[in-house]
Amino acid sequence: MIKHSRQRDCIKQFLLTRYDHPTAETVYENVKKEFPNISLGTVYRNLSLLAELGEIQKISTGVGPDRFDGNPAQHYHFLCNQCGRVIDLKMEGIDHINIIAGSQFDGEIEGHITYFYGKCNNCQKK
Amino acid sequence: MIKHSRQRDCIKQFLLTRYDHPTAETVYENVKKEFPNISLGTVYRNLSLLAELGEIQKISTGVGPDRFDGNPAQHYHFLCNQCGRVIDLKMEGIDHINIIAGSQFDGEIEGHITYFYGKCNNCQKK
DNA sequence: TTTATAACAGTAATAATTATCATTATTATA
DNA sequence: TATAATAATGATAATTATTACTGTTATAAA
Repeated sequence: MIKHSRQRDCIKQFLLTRYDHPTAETVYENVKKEFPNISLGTVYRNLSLLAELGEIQKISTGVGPDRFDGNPAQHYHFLCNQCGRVIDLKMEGIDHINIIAGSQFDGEIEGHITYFYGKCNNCQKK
Repeated sequence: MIKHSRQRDCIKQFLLTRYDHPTAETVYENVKKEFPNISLGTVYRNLSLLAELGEIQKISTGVGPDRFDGNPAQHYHFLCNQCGRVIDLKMEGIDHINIIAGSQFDGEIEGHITYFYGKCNNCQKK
């Protein structure tokens, strides 16, 4: 049975104000403003729980620590190789790739994880 | 300037015999048979170097440690949510998703990382 | 209210990986 | 072929990111 927690509310609320996909550490720094005694473990625990519940998304790029997205709806991300920024992409769905992948595969394909990489607008200018 | 090393040869050679995408730890255990004194750091260093040189691939799924693939050619992987196995997929390329992603994006999309997940043949049976 | 327990803060432990450094192996050069 | 320069090594320490433990507190049910 899952009990309500003010810390968890605050973590989720914070994520809804951010579009830069903060790390657990960043969430911790910010939630501290409202809960000065909150511990990093609590942040990790709640981020994992919220992700499990499907209320937020965990993004593991393999570069640096995991990042979190307050928007639980399926969408894609772009990772800038230069500045490391993670940016939401506005694009049509590509679930058809599951069919392509499944056509010569014996198991069951339930979904895919995809992120795009390259140089973001900002880094391109420089 | 890059110097030849027998340890690096052995690591690369080992990866060419395996199709299960071993972890650095597994590479270490096996290369030890030929180089009993090799250290885990040497394995990590060479795996990173080989991946940079494009001779092997590093696979970061976000679940457990990184895995390595002796086949440097672009192809896709399936991750079984049940047993954790990483399996090579035989499928046509899907580079067209880069175009889809780029159509409403300002930066430059150089590529994508994609892996599929679900249940493998073996786990489905059980 | 009282009670049961999920969640907490604080802290220790773990897992995976990277860095440091004195020694050794490799390669270029005399 | 001997010597010199330095990349790579083995051993180990350090770091990063995350999870686990534990006694206390907050939440919600009885």
